[in-house]
Amino acid sequence: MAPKTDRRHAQGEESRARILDATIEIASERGYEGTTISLVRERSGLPASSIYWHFASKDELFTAVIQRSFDEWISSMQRLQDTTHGVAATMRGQAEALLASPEFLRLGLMLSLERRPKEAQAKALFLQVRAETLAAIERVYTAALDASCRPDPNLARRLARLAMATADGLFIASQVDQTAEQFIDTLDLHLQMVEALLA
Amino acid sequence: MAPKTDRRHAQGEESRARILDATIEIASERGYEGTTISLVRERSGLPASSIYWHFASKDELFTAVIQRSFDEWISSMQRLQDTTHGVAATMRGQAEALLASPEFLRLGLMLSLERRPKEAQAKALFLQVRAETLAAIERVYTAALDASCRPDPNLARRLARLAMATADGLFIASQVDQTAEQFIDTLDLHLQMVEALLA
DNA sequence: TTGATACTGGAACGATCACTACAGCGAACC
DNA sequence: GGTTCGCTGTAGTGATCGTTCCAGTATCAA
Repeated sequence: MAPKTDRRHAQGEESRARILDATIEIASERGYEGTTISLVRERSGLPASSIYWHFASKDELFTAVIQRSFDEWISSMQRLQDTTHGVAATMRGQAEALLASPEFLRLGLMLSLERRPKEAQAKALFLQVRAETLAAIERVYTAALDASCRPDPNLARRLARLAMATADGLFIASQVDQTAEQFIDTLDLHLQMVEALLA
Repeated sequence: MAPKTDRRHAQGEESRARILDATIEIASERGYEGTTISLVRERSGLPASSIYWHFASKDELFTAVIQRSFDEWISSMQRLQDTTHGVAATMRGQAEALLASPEFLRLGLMLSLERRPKEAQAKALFLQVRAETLAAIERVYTAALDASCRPDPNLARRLARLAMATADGLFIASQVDQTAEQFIDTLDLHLQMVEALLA
């Protein structure tokens, strides 16, 4: 770690952050190909040479963007898991966090839908955070099913898949309609149905 | 309508179809910006001038692609609605149709997630087919709720939103994992929960 | 046969793409 | 005070983008 008293390093870190901020904003609006270095240069206010000083290529820039969001997401998920609320409250909390800064999931879903041979790193990184999220949801349901009866050994996994798919779909709808309200309302309907199933 | 005996027109129609086929294939893999005229030229085997003879611009080409898939989707939806099966069977049939030719939803969801000011026509067309689909699902649920009790006047709409979001999310998961199996299996879990709610 | 119509082929157009070479600058170290 | 280091600013590179131009070819009506 560079010393924080060094103004050169501090300046560099701030520039790096500004480039990443600009990139994820543009990328969540326009996708991989639609994100040009020229646009990043405009929005970050830094010249192309600075972008290429911090990141070797456009691919590496995208990977760094996903990596940063990845770290933030993981820590926010751990924060929510530490405080043991109910299943529904946890899900609702995650949903609100998603809507508060939607750029990550937005970009991630776009990368997921694309099938281009390139940008394998960034996409793989996003798919990893998805896999970990799915496992975490499954653990929550496994614990909840232990408390009640447990008829189907695969039920927790199936419920986790359903929950993630529902969240993804509702997220897309919320981004299209620009309303967070229906996301929460419809998610509640899903959670209500899950509770009915568990009982 | 041009006479079908005219070989010139027949040739033109076939070229047009080949261009549209190539475009939706590439677009569902790479998105709007990732779809280049050069790629369409390669995959369709027709020169750029032919593409521009049939379509005035790239935007118009995309609009035509969505329009054609739109028409196919609408007719397939009407076909499924004419034969009055149960709700679950209808949903399952739609899901299988979706997986059989996933390019349309794939491209549509990508356009939905993008927020670029351009390509407004193509995106608007896709959002229209989504709105009509949502309305159709709502009608199905309204009819089903009439048969049983009806506690909440908005329940049919909420159920329709949940169903479409679930289908979207499961579709994305199926495209990522390359498995149609889990799509159907998890959709069944959703349908089972809906049936439990209605009873 | 003639002339119009419906395309196709190839060679460009200017603009923009990702990316780079390199000089210049202020701060930090000796 | 001179040198090094971290980063910025300018001005490009060749490649590829969407698009156009126009001559050429095949098929039609007359």
